[in-house]
Amino acid sequence: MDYKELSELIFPNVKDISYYEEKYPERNLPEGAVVTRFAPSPTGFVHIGGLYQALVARTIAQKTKGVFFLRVEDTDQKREVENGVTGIVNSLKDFDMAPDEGMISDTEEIGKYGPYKQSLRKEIYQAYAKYLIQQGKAYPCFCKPEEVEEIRQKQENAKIRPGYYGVWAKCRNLTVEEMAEKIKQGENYIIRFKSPGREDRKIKHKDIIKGNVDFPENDQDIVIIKADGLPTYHFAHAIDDHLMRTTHVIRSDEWLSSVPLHLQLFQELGFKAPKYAHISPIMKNDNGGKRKLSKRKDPEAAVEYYKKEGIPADAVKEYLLNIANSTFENWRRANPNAKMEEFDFQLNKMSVSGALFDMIKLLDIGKTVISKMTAEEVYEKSLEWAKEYDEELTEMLKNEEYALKVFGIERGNKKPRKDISKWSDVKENIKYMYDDKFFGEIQEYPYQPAISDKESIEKILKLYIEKYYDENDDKQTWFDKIKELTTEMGYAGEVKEFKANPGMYKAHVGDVSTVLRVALTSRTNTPDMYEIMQVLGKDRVIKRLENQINANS
RNA sequence: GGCCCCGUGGUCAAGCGGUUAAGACACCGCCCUUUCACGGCGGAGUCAUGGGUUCGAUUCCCGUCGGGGUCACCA
Repeated sequence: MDYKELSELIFPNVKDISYYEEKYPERNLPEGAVVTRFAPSPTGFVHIGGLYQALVARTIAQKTKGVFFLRVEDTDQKREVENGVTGIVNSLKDFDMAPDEGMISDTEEIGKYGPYKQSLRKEIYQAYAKYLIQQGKAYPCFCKPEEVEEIRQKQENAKIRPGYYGVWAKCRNLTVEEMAEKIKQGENYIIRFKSPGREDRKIKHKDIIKGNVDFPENDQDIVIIKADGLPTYHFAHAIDDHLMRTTHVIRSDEWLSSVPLHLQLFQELGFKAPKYAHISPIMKNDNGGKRKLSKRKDPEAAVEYYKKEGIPADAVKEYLLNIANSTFENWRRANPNAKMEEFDFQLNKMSVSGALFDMIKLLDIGKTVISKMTAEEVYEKSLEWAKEYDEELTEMLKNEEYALKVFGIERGNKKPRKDISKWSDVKENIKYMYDDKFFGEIQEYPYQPAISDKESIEKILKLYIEKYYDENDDKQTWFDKIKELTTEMGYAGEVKEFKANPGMYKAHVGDVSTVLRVALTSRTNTPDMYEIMQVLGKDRVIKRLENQINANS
């Protein structure tokens, strides 16, 4: 009995690895092209950190004319969630980040390097496990979980490094005959990697993001094939990223400490190792401490959240890109209208430590992104959002022609308004432009300062209707008339005059405008009032002003 | 606990031996504006700490402290 026969005994029906090596050849890509992947496990929803990784991976692949693919890591059946793959695929689509290759639905995929779902690659992993066994680089381990636990307990009590290694690796030194015998007896086993490493030796690793990192070599005989015949993450990673010809593994930095193992696996398998870029996680401030954004505690950890809130996908991406390369915002200021794909993204400029998630900044980016849109785009996107999340808003937007007018207020000029940061803001933002909402709301006079007595307010409104308002006035005339009204009331026609002569005037033109604005919109903060009045039209303007007069008396 | 990584204003961060230590968000003030917003101008605020090395350390070395990661038949 030798290793070869042992390998036959364990995996009698798998192909030779040469088959796979030929089936998945080196990719024919331009010089410098980078192949990256997003490799989540379908355990529910996509985490914002996952989206971040995917964005980075996709951006760098795109920049180098390489390939970005989606691989599903579903080797843990216990954690699997129904529709997990669909959720991932859809989330990427929501952010306009569909992969070049890989899974495109729960069951379909595109690309020649598949299957892209690990559970479908069982035979491939086994072929390579067999290959290792043949060379004596892997072996069956018959230890029961309780035994392994017992070993760990002993090690812990003796305060020595825990794990399955060296003298503690009981099965590593079984003879081939003993192994074969146990298998024939029907004993359960798993396959372990026979690590050639020594803990007292160091290996050097140069990570694209983290830089030079030294580790002790790996000496753990880790499990590569589990009892269910599926591989562990580490083994699958080595096989898949080799066979899929990944050049750059971009993943969360929780994997950094596994690098010695991974490098060793690539080495023993005879593969060329990929380059690694370990990304720092996005953190959250938690009572003074930092912690990773948690799916359980933080709603904003799930990418679904952004969709529900109506934060534009581009805003999320720009924010993330900004965390990735802080030079992004300088670039953005210099190129306000360029596509973000044109930004010269640098993997090695990424921060080494984890950034705290800043919702305020994200929303600020949202404002800017939306402010650059045309009325048509704003209409289209908010309607799309409303259809899914807000029935009332959908109803409001039914009249497209009117909605476009409303969204067109102070938009499309050089200094557009920035008062919508997310689609869920839209309703509050335009509500008062709809009569049923406007008159339906409880009208409270929210403005308390200079002009607050009912008589003055009533006088202003009446005068305005009777003497000054003309819907055909151009903006300058319109405003001049408000100034005239102000003067007639005995207030300061110019704000400067008001400020220059403290105590001389009770109010100024701004205060009068505010009275009109409140009557017209029931709020003190609105876009340009002239434009609002144009959109409202004469009848509705007068009706609203009269309504205020009546409410007053 | 072992191993590994990190520590510049409230937050994200440029910087990599000599800088008035960029910029963005947030904050404050002023200007512009009919108000708010936008925009413009200005302001406050930072190199965790103690030792070295050096003519000179935010930058280099060591310790301390603080934060994070990892030590599964989970990924």
